[in-house]
Amino acid sequence: MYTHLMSTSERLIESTRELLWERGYVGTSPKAIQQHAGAGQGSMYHHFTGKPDLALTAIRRTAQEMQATAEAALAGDGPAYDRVAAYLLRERDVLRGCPVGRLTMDPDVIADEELRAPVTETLEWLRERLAGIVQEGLDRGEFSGTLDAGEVASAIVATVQGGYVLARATGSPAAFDAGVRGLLALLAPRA
Amino acid sequence: MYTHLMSTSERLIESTRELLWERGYVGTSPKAIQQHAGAGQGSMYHHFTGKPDLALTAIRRTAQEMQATAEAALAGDGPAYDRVAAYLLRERDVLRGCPVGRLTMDPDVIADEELRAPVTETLEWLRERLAGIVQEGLDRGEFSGTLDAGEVASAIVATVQGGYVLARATGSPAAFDAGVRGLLALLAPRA
DNA sequence: GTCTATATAACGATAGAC
DNA sequence: GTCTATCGTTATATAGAC
Repeated sequence: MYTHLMSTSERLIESTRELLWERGYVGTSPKAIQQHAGAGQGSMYHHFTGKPDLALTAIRRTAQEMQATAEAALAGDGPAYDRVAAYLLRERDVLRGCPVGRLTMDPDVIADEELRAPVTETLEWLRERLAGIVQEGLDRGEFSGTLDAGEVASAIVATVQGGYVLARATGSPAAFDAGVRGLLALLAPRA
Repeated sequence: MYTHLMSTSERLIESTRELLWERGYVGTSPKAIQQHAGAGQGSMYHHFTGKPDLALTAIRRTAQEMQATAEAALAGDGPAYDRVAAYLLRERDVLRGCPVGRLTMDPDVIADEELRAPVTETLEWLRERLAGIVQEGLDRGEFSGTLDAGEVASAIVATVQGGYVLARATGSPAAFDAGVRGLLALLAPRA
């Protein structure tokens, strides 16, 4: 699946990231990872102590990447609504779901404190980042009504995570888009 | 796990429902189901052709139950906001997640048209049910601004589904509640 | 670092006795 | 209807040669 421009270790990590995204932790076997990476058993157990170790490395990298992607959309100094909209409307591989959020449905990930930590931290970071932006908007009087920045931020993150669920349920990204448009309409300053 | 007030077949179905909720389709083995139900291999394969057959029965029942639970909260003829709020604020086993929504992250469920159908239908039914209620509210002038009922309904369902993700990520129902309150605040008619 | 061989258990199912 | 036996495959490694 990967060219040999990547080291074996690197190919194992990237393969694990893809398989975790597609099939989750429980559904991803060491054998599948090795085949995807074009590596033998020996290689995998040389570079990593086992499946949990490799998964942890993969999950941490995916969490970092998600944070960076979100930050890229959220950065800037425009109106809060615009920054939130930029985040919500950014291009996504909707039908694949969120590579971090999907791990919350994986019992073995949730049960393992180490595997779960990057998931918790990433979603918490996102929620707080959005809360800060919404609070800025509130301070500037950009929104109507009395809103709690943390609660609105939670609703934003939840809409995205739930949008993936709806999209995968219907087999179409349209459901994700509809949810996002609904939330943005509610968030928009109204007459 | 179950008393013998239930038939073996019934115990197998209920056990499957619980395990699917907790561990998903990929993470639920026939053996685990049999042990949970206090039934032997023979019994399971006598009553069902295999894991997919049993899972289909379990998923259909769970989908029906979810629909009934949602309908109970949505029924009535009060203001649309109140009915939506009743649905959003109803008691939930938040940390367990949604027994239907979680199946969208199960690759084997999504890949199988039969297993996936109840999931699709339930979430679509819910979205449409909510859209009808929101539309009623719009028709009666209960909401401010120009809103699309279907989009708002999508945002509502997404907030719930995503709320479960946030709750499981943080290990606390608080994140779910925050998202719900955020959405309700946005939905509330404002000055 | 990578390979092959080997090991224990679980997975998902079938066969046939009772 | 339920039980035990058996089956071929996969999961998750470990051992040791190269």
